[in-house]
Amino acid sequence: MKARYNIAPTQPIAAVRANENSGNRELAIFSWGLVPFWAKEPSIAHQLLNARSETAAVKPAFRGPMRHHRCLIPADGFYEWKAIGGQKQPYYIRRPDHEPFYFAGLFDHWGSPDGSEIESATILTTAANDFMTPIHKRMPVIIPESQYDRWLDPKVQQPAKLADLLRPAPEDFFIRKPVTPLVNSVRNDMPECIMPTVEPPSPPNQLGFGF
DNA sequence: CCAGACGTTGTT
DNA sequence: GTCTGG
DNA sequence: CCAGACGTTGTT
DNA sequence: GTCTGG
Repeated sequence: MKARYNIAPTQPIAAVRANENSGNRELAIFSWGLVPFWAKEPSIAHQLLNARSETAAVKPAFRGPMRHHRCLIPADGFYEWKAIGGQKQPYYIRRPDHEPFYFAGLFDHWGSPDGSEIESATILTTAANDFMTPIHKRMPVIIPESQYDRWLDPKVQQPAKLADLLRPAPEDFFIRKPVTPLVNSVRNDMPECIMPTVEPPSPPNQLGFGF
């Protein structure tokens, strides 16, 4: 299996879920961007790349999956773009020790009238912690190892029993590195995408030009 | 009742 | 500006 | 998320 | 399928 450096929405992602019969953990491949079972068109996936953890339990697209279709999506890093003026600077965010971690995810199963099927997933987000705030106002929810079982447990269905997991990661969980804008194009899926570049200049802090 | 949406991020 | 595709 | 398209008629 | 808006 080839390593990926730039996974785009609608592309395949690996995940762990509880088998619906045995309850045992199993590997699944989902396309990124949720296609709810009731969707008329799979193109809705583009609007459902992320789910706000604060409201997922009551949103039509996420309510069912939040109760019955939770998963863990492994990664060893992700990108966020920092807006600097009109520009966007991409950052690669990973653990200091390069170890992988798991996003909190939701999945669903969609069947079209013509018989084709899509298994898809979305990533829950929460407020940025102090570490992430300079880059972005939101961040993905990370599930710690001690909580994998609870997050995947199909018997746990009440939102209140999961709310304590939907928190920003600890401040020292991640480090970040500015990276090349190569990552801006989904055509560029290569190791260079995660190679650190020089820190970009700080945005000007002088105000009052009166535009 | 039926029709239409069902979402997030970021920017102004 | 907004939508679609990857 | 960003990049790239954004359209029709007619022909293969 | 379920909720919201009219």
